[in-house]
Amino acid sequence: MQKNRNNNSIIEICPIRNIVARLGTKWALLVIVILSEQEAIRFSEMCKLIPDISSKVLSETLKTLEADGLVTRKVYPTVPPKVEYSLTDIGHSLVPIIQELTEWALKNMEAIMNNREKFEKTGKHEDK
Amino acid sequence: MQKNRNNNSIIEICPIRNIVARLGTKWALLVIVILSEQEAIRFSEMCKLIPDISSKVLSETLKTLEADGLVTRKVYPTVPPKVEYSLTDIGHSLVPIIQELTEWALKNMEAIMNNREKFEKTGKHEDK
DNA sequence: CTGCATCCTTATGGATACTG
DNA sequence: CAGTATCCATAAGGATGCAG
Repeated sequence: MQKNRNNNSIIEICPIRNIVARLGTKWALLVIVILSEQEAIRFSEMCKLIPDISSKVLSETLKTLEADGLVTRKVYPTVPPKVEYSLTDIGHSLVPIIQELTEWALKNMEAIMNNREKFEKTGKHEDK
Repeated sequence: MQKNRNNNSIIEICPIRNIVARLGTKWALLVIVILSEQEAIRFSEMCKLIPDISSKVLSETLKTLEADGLVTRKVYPTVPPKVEYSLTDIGHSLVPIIQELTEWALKNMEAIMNNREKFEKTGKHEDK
């Protein structure tokens, strides 16, 4: 955290940074995309769809998205418990932008990868 | 980094994640936006425009963007040295998407902030 | 089934000082 | 001027176990 520069910092008043900081976490966008593809999905289903994620990290991701109001969490007080997640309207409104970003990524990925390789080869970037 | 799961992981084959991982760093998008607003800009100018960033982090950010081919670095072999940074075509092509993301953020920021506050207060999700 | 409690490793960012 | 070199603090992510 910054110390006592709570108003002048360009980054603090920058809304985009605030948003991207959340969406830039490792799994957030993927979770949103998965949620956008179905009405609702259970926690365990999501775990299966993303094999590499631990339940701890998944629940953290979902909780953050829920806190931001992008995701809804619905609990069915059954035994065993059943919890369904779905996108809110705000969450849905983000999907097209993610799609554009995905298209951009797909379109430019090859060039980017080539560039990275070339860049690293020239020794400009350190490798340890 | 992952260990030896270089093919099965959904996240590894996900191009979007790869991209967002870079753009999601603290200053990357801001740097791109600043670069998009001028033809070229010197390192020291950039430092002044982002008072909170250290030169180390700025140069790291720029180096990563350069490695990806989003930013060009042009060195003038003068004394003292002069280095100018500017966006490449690929870099420019990303700007509209960033703008959309910014608009989305501005539009939904209030709702998001309200939700966060409410969420933190209740400790859990809100009551309807 | 859901997901928190722990503990741990690593990546990111920052402060400061110092060169070509 | 344009960075690097260190050293350090913190946060993100992951592994495992257990509880409601």
